[in-house]
Amino acid sequence: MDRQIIQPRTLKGFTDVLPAAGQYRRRMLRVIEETFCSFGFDPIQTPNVEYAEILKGKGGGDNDKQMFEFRDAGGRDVALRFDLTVPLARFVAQHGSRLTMPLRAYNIGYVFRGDRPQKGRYREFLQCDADIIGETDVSADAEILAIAQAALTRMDFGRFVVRVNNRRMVNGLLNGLDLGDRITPVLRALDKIDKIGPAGVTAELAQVEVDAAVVERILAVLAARGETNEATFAAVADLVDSAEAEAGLEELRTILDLVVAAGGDPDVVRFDPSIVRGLDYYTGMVYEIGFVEAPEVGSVGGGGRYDNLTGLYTRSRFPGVGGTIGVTRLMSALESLGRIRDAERQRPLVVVTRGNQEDQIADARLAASVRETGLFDVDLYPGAARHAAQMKYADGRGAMFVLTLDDPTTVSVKELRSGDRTSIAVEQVADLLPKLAGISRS
RNA sequence: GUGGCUGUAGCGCAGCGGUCUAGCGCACCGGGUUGUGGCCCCGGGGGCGGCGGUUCGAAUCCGCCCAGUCACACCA
Repeated sequence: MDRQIIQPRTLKGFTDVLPAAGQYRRRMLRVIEETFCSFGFDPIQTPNVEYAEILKGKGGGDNDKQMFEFRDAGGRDVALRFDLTVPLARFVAQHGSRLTMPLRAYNIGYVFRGDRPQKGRYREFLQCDADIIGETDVSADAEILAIAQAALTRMDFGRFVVRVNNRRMVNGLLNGLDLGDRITPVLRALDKIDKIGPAGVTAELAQVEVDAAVVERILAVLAARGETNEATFAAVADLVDSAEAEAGLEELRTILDLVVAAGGDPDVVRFDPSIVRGLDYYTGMVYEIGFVEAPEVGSVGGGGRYDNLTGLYTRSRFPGVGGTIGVTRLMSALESLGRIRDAERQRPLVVVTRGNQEDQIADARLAASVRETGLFDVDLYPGAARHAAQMKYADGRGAMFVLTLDDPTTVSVKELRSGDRTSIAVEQVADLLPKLAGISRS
């Protein structure tokens, strides 16, 4: 009788969410959605799977190699989305006439990349995008930064830094340096400054044969990062001489002023000239969110302005700006900080144990009456295990109270932390529990 | 895609050529004790990633495969 056991396992880069972590994820999503809505964004959704040609769009890029692509049963060439921005471009091009412009929409969903997984990197991860489409004015850029900061602050997980730059500034700078087709490797080197240091950047640039004088110039801009945004602006302004770069710098200054006006903290939203970002569709402002306490998991969000993205799908022009918060990344950050231990609940948990099997109806009524307060999560013990086992269960779940009916009209309330126990009439439970818990219904 | 490291119970580990009928902690199951749980006591199930090779003898050495993991490239 040796039954074949199928080994339980998940695909490389795909992962389960256990109950304790699930509570944290729920809190993140709740805060994010509330924040997005409070900025006047509406929820939208696009499918996980699209025609491959939609997602590959411009073709050839690095993204194509990372895409999960296959044929469906009807022989269509399809793929799983690798971000939420490209599908949004398709969405806007397809429904443009029915949308009120400028469109403010947020989209929460899983994206897929056939990357090699490592710390904080998965092949399936949850992103929360917010975008403003149909507006070129930089006040939209500022809204996106403000919304990101607001969401992360409200989550209250620790310190974040939103590092902002402007591609126009960078392009203006590099165009004046006669780099030709070496711009891309130069951008990459720039982006790595914090990881490999100035010497590392110099070494990389030497590999693509950039003049020493030019390297020095680039490093000077990077080194210009000051203690305050003003200091950074002043330092970069001294080094920049092209009209485009100056315009980009001015634009960025306006954006950051607006963010501060909207309640943003200039110590959190920082001008950082090393931020360039890899995705090639960005045309203006770009930013990246770092979680200060867990830098090793990488950035927990990012975004920027993309003014040409819908051009692939329509002749109408829909400039856009948007960004994402990476929930999966945040989860690994909390995990690596050892913060995800017991399920942290929004509301205290109450376990109603099954006192005696004859009274299941009374147990159910009791549970319902406590749920109605809206102040507790109530777990009615299913089944009729030994009472000791039920207590152990309640303890393991981190319950605050255990309720056990002594008889149909009397219930004993036990506070697990202190061990105190009292017997009261069932009608009084809904009033007593909030008092014991120190919470009020308001 | 490139490179390093690792694969022993559900999880975390010890064992590194014979003393291993492979052990420890946690978890799980049964029971005892107990103030309706946390502690303690007794008992129980379950494992050397796979295939070859070296050897009198392999969890232990070698090779290949598979898997995991970390780093790079890129990125949330």
